[in-house]
Amino acid sequence: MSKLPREFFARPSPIVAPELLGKILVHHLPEGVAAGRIVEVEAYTGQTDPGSHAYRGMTPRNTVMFGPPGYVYVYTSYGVHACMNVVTETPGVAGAVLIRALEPLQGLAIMEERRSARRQRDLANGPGKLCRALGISVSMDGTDLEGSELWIDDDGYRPEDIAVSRRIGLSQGSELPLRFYIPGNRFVSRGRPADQET
DNA sequence: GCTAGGATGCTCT
DNA sequence: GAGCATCCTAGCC
Repeated sequence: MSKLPREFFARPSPIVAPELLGKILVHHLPEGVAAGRIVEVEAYTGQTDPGSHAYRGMTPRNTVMFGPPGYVYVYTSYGVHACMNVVTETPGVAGAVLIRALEPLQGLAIMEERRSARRQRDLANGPGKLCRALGISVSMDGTDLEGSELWIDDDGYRPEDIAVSRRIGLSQGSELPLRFYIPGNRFVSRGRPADQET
């Protein structure tokens, strides 16, 4: 197990995103450790990306996206759900990778309690669900992945294959092939619209 | 097993 | 005041 260093994230989102597949998101909680393997992500490239929160420039909400890499950008979606991103690129250049789904590995009892989900498959197969399962809230917006209770580990696992598709749930920029996932993995979210393969 | 549609409240215009 | 980087339930096959 080795924690991903800041340099890993200091690159464009479309490069970082597929390399995050197979890595492990770990959160130390008061009641124990919760962790899961990343099986689905989406890249957001900032001010040139109409689907990105940073497209129209810096606002109080998206400030973290313009900061240094290796930090966490958490926002509230549909007023209810928290969604977690990892900040990429360099300071001054906005970029982030949205974590969309995890395969639960550790702390299953913790996740089940937080989610009150009946099936393991439903614990973290969506961006709002995984934040709920791992206890990630908007109060953690701006947290450093180095030097906090939240980080991403590399245990040497490499996906056999990586699939690319359009991003899910966007009204703008949805035509871009910036969603990456591990094909065949049971914990990948289905997504709403008929999901075009590449 | 699948799909459709409503809930919900924050963010920026 | 409009627009969401979503989730859950009900209802149907």
